[in-house]
Amino acid sequence: MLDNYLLQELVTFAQTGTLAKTAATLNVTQPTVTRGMQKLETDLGVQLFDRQPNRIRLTATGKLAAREAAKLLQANHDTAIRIQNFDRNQRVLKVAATLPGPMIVLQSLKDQLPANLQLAPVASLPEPVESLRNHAYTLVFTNHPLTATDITNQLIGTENLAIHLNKFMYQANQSTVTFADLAGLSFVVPVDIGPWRAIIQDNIPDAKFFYQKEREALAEITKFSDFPYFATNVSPFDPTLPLEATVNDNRRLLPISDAAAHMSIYANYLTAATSRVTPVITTLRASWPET
Amino acid sequence: MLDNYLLQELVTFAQTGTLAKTAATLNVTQPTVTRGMQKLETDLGVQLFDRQPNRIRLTATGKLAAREAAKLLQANHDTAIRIQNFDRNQRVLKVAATLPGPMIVLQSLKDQLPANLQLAPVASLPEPVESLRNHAYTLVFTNHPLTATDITNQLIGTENLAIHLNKFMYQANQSTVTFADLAGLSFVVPVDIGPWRAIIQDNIPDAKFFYQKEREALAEITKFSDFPYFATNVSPFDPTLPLEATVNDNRRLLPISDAAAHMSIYANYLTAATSRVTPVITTLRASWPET
DNA sequence: AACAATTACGGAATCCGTAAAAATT
DNA sequence: AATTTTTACGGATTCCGTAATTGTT
Repeated sequence: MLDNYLLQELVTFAQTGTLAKTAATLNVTQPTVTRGMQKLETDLGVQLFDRQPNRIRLTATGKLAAREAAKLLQANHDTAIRIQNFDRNQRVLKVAATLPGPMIVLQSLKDQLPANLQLAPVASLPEPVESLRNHAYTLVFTNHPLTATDITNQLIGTENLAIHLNKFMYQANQSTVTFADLAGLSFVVPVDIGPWRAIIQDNIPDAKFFYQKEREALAEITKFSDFPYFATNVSPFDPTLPLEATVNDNRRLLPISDAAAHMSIYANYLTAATSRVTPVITTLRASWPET
Repeated sequence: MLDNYLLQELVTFAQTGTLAKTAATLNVTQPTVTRGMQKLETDLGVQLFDRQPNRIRLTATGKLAAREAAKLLQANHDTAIRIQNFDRNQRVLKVAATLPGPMIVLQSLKDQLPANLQLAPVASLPEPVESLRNHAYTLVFTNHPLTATDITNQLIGTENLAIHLNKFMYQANQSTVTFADLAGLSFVVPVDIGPWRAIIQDNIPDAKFFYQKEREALAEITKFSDFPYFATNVSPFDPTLPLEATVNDNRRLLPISDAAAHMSIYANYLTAATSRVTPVITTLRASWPET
């Protein structure tokens, strides 16, 4: 077995180039590193270094060993994190999504859901499959089902894009609009909207988008300007109110009719976690606003 | 970092179920295992065991941890082997194949090839891609190119199947035969012929095959019987002799005309090893018998 | 002279085995 | 009574740091 602390020294040596710098980086003394690399060579039964009185370099085998060692250390670290995540998720059920819609609905249903539910604040999850396998999250919502043999998907419902337009704009004079109708306009948009970002950028010709990180600042901007802004059937969402009640300014809310403005929302989870996520999915589907 | 010897104890415990058997399996004493598992728990900051005075069991987290630990240990071991293989293959160039043909040709060219060349005796290599990545072999011959981004393929030539038939059989009365002509016959065949085995089994109707492990015993059987037996343009192969010179019995050698009786032979190697394998491939192609 | 690697020696930390205790089947 | 786990204590191994040596730039 290759000891981890020796692998760590080898990886650091490959980065720094000298035993002295390796020792300084790892907060040990040079003799420790000298002995360590000698031991690693005897453990492997392989020459990892070309030695000259004042210089030491990796052989071809040594360079390979350093790359492989880095992988092993990474795997070891990832495993520790994975075990700790799994243990935590035995007690709390962490939920994330690649787009904000499902999280907003869940937030509004908080009191109907298990108390150990934890909603991730981030909307755009970079590696949804890995975050399930690492047990970083137990339940992940996406707009496309995650395809893997160890993952189960369930369709939750659809999210439909709409636009708040100043009621005196000529485009507002209809019951629905298309992306083409919005050509050339400028919009204020939250940054973390996941795949919606690409959709509006790719489908609205010659548009300008002002991305705003703070949701409150965005509300301010829309309140004191005439910029159009987007909404969906779930955002903002309060199941006790009709959708129009959220329109409190001099804008009209118009659904967007293009096919690209409608998204299917899927729940994804490790098949092994089925029994734990089912109640959450059931209540979410029961309250999903199909408008 | 998770120490390997603790992971080993955890894996063994998951297999044996008690600390006592774990200790016996690993040739240590029980207190060692007790302390080890306690240390692993504190290192991870996670409860791996449910403890009762006389019984100790894995928690759900513990079971996961044991599975993950087994993977880490396997990866560690594989890495050590890989490094040792790489180091060895800096000096010798090991060659293997999934079928015997190319190895036979290489054997006959031995004196024209680098002295550090080592030919594997086995004809059917179970995991050719992995054996390249593990540096178990530097050069692998197959009848289909191995497709991977880190692997390069080169077409060497074709291997064509033929059959030695008793000259008084009615099928021998033609210049070539088809698989259908051989229907119902019985054949003596070496066991390690790789993909040829499936080809003759799938293409010759109602045939019987007697598989023989020892090549010498097979030669004896064919010598003192009238069983038909297979050959190819490379097997047996001596570049200084015409193919007919190998026919020393009362049989005729007939090529098989079916498309399935012709195989393309490919050389596969890690792209990083190109310069090392090129001379071997060059000489092999130069002497490949295109009959 | 300064730097890099190695060796020698003593101390510190860790790990292990023996012995004993506690509790269950 | 036999097993299993845990704790306590002492020994042994391993690992590390300081100091000194060698050789190069």
